Amino acid sequence: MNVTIKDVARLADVSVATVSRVLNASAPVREVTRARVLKVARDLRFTPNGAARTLSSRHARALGVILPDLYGEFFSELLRGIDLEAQRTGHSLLVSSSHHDAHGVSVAVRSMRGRVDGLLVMAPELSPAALATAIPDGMPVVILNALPTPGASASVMVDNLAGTRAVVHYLAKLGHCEVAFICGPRSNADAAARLRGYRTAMRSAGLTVRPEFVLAGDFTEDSGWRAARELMGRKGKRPTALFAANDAMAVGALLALHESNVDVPGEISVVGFDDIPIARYVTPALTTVHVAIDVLGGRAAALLFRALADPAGGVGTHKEVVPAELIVRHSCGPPPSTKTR
Amino acid sequence: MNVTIKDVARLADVSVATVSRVLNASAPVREVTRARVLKVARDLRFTPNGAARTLSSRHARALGVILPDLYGEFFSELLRGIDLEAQRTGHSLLVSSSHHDAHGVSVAVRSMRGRVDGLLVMAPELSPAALATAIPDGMPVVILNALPTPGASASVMVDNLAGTRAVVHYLAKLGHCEVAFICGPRSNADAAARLRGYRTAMRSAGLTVRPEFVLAGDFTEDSGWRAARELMGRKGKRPTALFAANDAMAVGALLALHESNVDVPGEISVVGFDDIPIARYVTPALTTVHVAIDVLGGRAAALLFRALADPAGGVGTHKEVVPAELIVRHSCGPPPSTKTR
DNA sequence: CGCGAAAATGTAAACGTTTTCATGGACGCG
DNA sequence: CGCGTCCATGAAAACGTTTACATTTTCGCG
Repeated sequence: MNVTIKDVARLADVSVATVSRVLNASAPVREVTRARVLKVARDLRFTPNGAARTLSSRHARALGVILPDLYGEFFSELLRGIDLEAQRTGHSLLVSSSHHDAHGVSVAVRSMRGRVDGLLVMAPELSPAALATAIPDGMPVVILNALPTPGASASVMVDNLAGTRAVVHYLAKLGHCEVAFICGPRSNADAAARLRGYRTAMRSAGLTVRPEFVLAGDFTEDSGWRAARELMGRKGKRPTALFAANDAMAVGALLALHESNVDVPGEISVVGFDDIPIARYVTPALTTVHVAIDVLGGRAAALLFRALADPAGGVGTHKEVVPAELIVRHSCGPPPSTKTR
Repeated sequence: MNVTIKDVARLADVSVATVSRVLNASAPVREVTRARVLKVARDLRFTPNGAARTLSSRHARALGVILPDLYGEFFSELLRGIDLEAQRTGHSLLVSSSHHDAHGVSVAVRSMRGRVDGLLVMAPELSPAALATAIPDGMPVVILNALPTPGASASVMVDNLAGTRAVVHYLAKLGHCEVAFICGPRSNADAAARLRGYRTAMRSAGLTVRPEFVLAGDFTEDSGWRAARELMGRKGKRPTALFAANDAMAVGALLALHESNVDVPGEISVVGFDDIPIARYVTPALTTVHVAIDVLGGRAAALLFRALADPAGGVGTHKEVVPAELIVRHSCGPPPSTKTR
């Protein structure tokens, strides 16, 4: 059996209460006693049992993080941002991923009850209603990148509209009229918002959205590659610019274009979304929309801490939007002039 | 207050023991009782308290993961592999990162006591001795990518030697004599092994390693960029190939070379190590050493489960090596012939 | 119909902390 | 010197489960 607080108490010749007080500095203890307890604890290499502590004190100093996936730089950045913020206040992270459906999320959430103080949930494929049924009653929850959800204490999302608008207007200003778009997964909230933003911005820029220029994708490099590949294989008219709903797909598209000997940005301009670390290292460096993904995670964690500190504070869910800003690199240029062909 | 097992017991008119048995299927219960309990539990939206469960049953169904960092695709892949394996057996992950020194690791480990069943520790910058003092007595621990550590039940590491050897021999076969190397962080075990592997392989290929061709780096894209930049800025002799100790640095170097208008692989060949997902999407696609990082994580988790199932089984730490295999893409070619200059 | 075994259920003791409440002692003050 | 306060400490009750053990019920069989 492992060494417990009782062992420390016995050897230091005090009660367990005193040991607890010394270890948590929760009440004054005579200096001489304190020193004695500390010495015994160190000698015994005593480490308090987290479960017991949580059970008794009713807080876990841990945050639950529920993610749909863990693949790619987006999630690693997000997690990093959350972790950074959590660590500042001495919290750990209980991570659970690959939850795409309501049931999976529900199971994950249930497994965390009693182990975490609050929840950070990213479930872009779930409807607010479905999400609402999955989250437990008493626990503070912050929703990431999804529509405001009943029952959640806060939500934080990326300003997808502003980001897409910036991209389309930038392309329009360069002279592009035919801007193709690679969508994210159907049913993903971010993907939907970006598609909507694209359409709206196109219209407001006086450009027409051709249905054949709206391509399917699923946020993976491979789907971006396939979309670009298909576009290049077509007979008819080609777009002069290609806007991918995230960077991973833009990177895939870049590869496909390179393989097809299509010059970027000479023949076609490419834009992504997210600004993952690798974006600046592809050739040509990817023009994209910068989203501080780590900040997004950090803000979400901070909001959760606020909800934790002030239980039942601020009825109605607080909503926060993190900005999305165009970063111009080298993957865009003016459209090839028709004359010179 | 949240609903507890007692509430369920009272409403279903049974003892808490029966409720527990129904919920865990730990003992036979009459079907009619079972149904009644289940119904009440569902109606009340009862979720067992994890801390209490852990405390009482002495297992947490969770694994602790200690990482030095969370930046970049390496860690996200590793975590993904671990998570996948953990999920298969219904375990959660308690993640804690940014622990570079012994003290940090020690604190992280302590905070996990009583919350996890075992530990997965990656601390490539710590000496085995330092690591040994940080890990707790009774708990199974698997060490990732570090020298075998006393006290650990197992360790799994990448076959850095085989990987580096394959690269150097491949380059030698292409005709390269002047192969530069970008190191990883001093004090990182993987980095050290790769540097050693490079030196050994060079010698065994009959090539000489020039001190001025061994460049400092720290595994970040930026350090790779700087190293390549510096190399190109120099007066004297230039290497015909550049071997980076990881992909992130290789990617950075690629960018620097591109910016300096140095043709890859025409003028210089570039090789990386790790085969992170992005490696195939840079231009030119990066020739590198494939390490199934997710598999590495998965194997580590599997070893931990084995140690968990069979406590004190197999004295002496089990050691496993995951293979590293050369992947030829497009960033290498024969050295530029001196004549044509 | 009664007996005994087996199956179902209940009781209560862990599990290792924190925390409330009680207690004893030191000390300042009149 | 006596009284009240405050400080340090201890005893014991939570916290919400699981589980060992005890008890009751069921049921087959003679």
